[in-house]
Amino acid sequence: MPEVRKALVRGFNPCEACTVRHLSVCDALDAHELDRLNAMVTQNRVAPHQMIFSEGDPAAHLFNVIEGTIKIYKLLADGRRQITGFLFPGDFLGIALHDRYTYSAEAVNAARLCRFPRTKFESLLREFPKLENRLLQTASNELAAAQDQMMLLGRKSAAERVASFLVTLAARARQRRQPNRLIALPMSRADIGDYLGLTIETVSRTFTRLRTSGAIELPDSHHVDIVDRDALEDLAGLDYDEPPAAVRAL
Amino acid sequence: MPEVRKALVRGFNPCEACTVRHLSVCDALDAHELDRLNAMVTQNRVAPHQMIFSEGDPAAHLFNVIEGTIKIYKLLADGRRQITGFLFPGDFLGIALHDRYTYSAEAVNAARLCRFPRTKFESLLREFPKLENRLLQTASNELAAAQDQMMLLGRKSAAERVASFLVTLAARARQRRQPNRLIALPMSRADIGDYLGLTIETVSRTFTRLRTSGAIELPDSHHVDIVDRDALEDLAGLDYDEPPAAVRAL
DNA sequence: CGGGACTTTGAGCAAATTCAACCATTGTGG
DNA sequence: CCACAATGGTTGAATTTGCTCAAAGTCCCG
Repeated sequence: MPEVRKALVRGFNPCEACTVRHLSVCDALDAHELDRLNAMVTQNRVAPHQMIFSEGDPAAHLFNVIEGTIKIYKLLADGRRQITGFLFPGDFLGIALHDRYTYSAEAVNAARLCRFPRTKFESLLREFPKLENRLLQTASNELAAAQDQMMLLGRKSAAERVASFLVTLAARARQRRQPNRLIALPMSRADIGDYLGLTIETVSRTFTRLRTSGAIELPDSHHVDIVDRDALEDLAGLDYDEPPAAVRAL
Repeated sequence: MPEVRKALVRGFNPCEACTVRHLSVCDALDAHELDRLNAMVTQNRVAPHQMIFSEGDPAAHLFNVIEGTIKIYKLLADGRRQITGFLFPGDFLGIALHDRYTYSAEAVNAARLCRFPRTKFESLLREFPKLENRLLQTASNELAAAQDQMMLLGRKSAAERVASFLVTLAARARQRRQPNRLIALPMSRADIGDYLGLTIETVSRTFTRLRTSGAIELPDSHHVDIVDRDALEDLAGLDYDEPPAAVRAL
């Protein structure tokens, strides 16, 4: 039983060497607790466009993104699609603790994932309240992000949506101490459209308009250079809660 | 110290008599644990349109809805509003565990709330993992609902949005074993519009069209009689995950 | 170098919004 | 108790934003 040995013999724990642990829920655990997590994890490589799971599948596993980009989405019967989120390294996939997945997950580009059996992970949650607390924290953040996205989808114009998208990606990059002027867009225009509630064509036109206005450069279709961050943030329609700089309306 | 006495002398606990406990997070606690909760709660009445808290306020309290309807929403600088949810008896308000509220909460009609100081509640969470687990469960459900709403806002037509709204309200009523044909709409057309990402006028026109088509009756502007539930559910654009009856496309 | 997928651009169209007027209900003060 | 103002809701006409349909351009990979 190699799994048992892994749990007993300390010092052989890939989780400890994990490059994105500081970004992930695993960070809530100490070295010994990580052993327990490590005993149930399998690493997983997925190719671009490969499905990770589909809406309606039995929710057998939870995941942590190690590398690459994942999209999660829901479909209507006639094929209309809403992407509800993009996941990046460190992000947790499958918080929804239901018996079946309520959305589909697919790799945008080549990605690596840690995979946890759901039942085992849930028993670990019961055992380590600080892990559960961390997960609640994560869920709480996602809920706030979901509300921002509802505002975007329900009330913002196409230009505001695209600007918000870019500003959010840039903020995420900054958070990870990555360059935040030249932003990578691993996803297609169709993906961006389905995330922002727009068509491919409108996304494309809006990018062009932002370029023409001087707010961004488009070195190629999968990179955006944010030339004028202030202009972009203005356009993004500052939410009441996060005033970007000094100014705050009202 | 009456608070201490309340915690020690059993039998004087309003939480135990709470009529909506079975619907709320409090249900995770047993009688003795309820005493602890009861020691930190204050009941609260709010008048129609009264603010409970505003986006950006220090998040001093968490709430449980006992009676009435609450709306939570976000604003843009120019006044555009997105209502991200309506809360009914038993619903928990303030899951977002941040230092400041990231949205505003306002009473739709006369309502009663239980109010918990946030820091005390959080220490109770640490003490009672099953309460924390229940909260995680709740957050998980809200996340799933938020994703449904993103689909609605990003990809559904006006008719589909209104139909979805009514179907969801009816499902909620059924869940609470209330009549699910005659649905009460305590909120205004403006509220419905800001929830569905539509204007007042479009909401009104869509109601009229649904009435003309025979799917609903409108005894008055705050009640909907669901005459043809199947038609409404068809229109709602069945999500992939919850097939309403037998049929499931593809 | 060629083919397919993705992206951009253009023209016309449709759904929902905006602007405006009217109607209904309610509550208030004369 | 009634008149009337105020609020909220409905309906209509014109406008606008983003969508659909169509075609051309670009990039990547074999």
